[in-house]
Amino acid sequence: MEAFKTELAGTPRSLSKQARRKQLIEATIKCIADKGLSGTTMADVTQQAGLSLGIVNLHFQSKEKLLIETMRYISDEYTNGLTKIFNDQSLDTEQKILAHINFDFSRKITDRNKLAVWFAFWGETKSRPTYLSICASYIGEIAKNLTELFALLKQQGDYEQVDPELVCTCYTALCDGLWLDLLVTPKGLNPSQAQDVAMHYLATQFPNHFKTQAGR
Amino acid sequence: MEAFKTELAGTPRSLSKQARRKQLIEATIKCIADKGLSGTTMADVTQQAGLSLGIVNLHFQSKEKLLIETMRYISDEYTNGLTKIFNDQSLDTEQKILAHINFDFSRKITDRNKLAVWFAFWGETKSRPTYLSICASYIGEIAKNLTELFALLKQQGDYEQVDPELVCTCYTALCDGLWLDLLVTPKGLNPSQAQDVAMHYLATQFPNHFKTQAGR
DNA sequence: ACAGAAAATGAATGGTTATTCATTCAGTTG
DNA sequence: CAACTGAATGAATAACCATTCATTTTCTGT
Repeated sequence: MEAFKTELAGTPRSLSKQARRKQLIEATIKCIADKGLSGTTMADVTQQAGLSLGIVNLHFQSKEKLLIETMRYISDEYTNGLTKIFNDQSLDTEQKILAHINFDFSRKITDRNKLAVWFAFWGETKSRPTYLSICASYIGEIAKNLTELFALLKQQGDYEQVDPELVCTCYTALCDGLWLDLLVTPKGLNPSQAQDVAMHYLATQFPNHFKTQAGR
Repeated sequence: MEAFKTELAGTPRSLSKQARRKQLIEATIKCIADKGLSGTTMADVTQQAGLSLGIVNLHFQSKEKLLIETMRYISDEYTNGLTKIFNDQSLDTEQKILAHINFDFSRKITDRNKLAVWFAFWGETKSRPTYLSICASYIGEIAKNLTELFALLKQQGDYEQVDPELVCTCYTALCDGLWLDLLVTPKGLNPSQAQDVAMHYLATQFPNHFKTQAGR
């Protein structure tokens, strides 16, 4: 930590400030998962972080802003991961789709604490324009990239009947629905099985590229 | 209303009481959609219903119980509709599946106010065992029925390669994910298009029974 | 029409929680 | 080391909100 300071010109303590914000956001995620969005208080968050009560307003001005930053943190983590995949020159079309499905059902992303946060915010989307606009900003971008990948695979694989846009909508909705399964029925599917289900759908569209897992 | 009273033995005002409870629950749905679960207060609900502040505690004892009854109301409406379809002797297997998909994307069910409530509660599932148990009670039952329908269609249609359980999981997750789409990106899909997407998946599994809509 | 019962009201209460800010603490600089 | 700067603390404050209950209104049976 000390070592980095000199690397940042001008703002000597800015890194530490970022780290503190991250610490508070991660405490917020834990609290939302444990107590729900409506049950999460400033006292809960600061206690979870092992810090004092006033610290949130010092770093985020208000609870509302902390929550917005928490949602942004989660959706940034997700979109940054996907962007890296979409832009990776070393991967071909098929590999990118495989990387997507691996990422979507990876431990880091399907952590139930984070899933709880996703759904908590989605549930409030209709009443909070700010949440909605955060969603809107990533949804369109991801859909564009996925649709393009499916269109490329259609060409390469000679899949006449495939409608890339439809497949993107269906696949995306399926992945979201599987996330819900992981959150609500943890005793049911595990992430790896959920991934198999998503793969099963891809196999229906691109049978020469993807195969349904034999063992289920 | 008056006419029904004599039909109910013993409890002269029970119908009126039921009606008031329903009125309050529907006001709660509107409030959750408008202000979010965390932003909904007793004052909001009673004002929305056009009644006085104390009325909720008179009929539901507490806010917590009102919320639980609201979730039960929504999930009962859903499961009762599906049960009627599953038990309808006049429908064959294919017709039951068609009836399911029609119901799942009907106006009554995809009302954005109600979708907002579904997701609001799902988002709190991890922290509230009561919500989770309400979910668990309907999820298993529906899955059982759907899986059976898919198994029947597999037999009847000679679909060797179909795994009914897998198809049920996939189809259910897809429908949930499409609901999310309808809630979060209302400018994107409309319910009828969402239904077409779900139908597209069924067509991949049972091509002799279901066809993807030509027009998209 | 009247008495009694049930339903509804909303001002008052008490508990909870976000926010403030005077004070303390830790790190940096000359 | 002393003066300075900004981060952190947490007691105090103020706003909010669920719940209570004495009172009023509405309905029912006679």
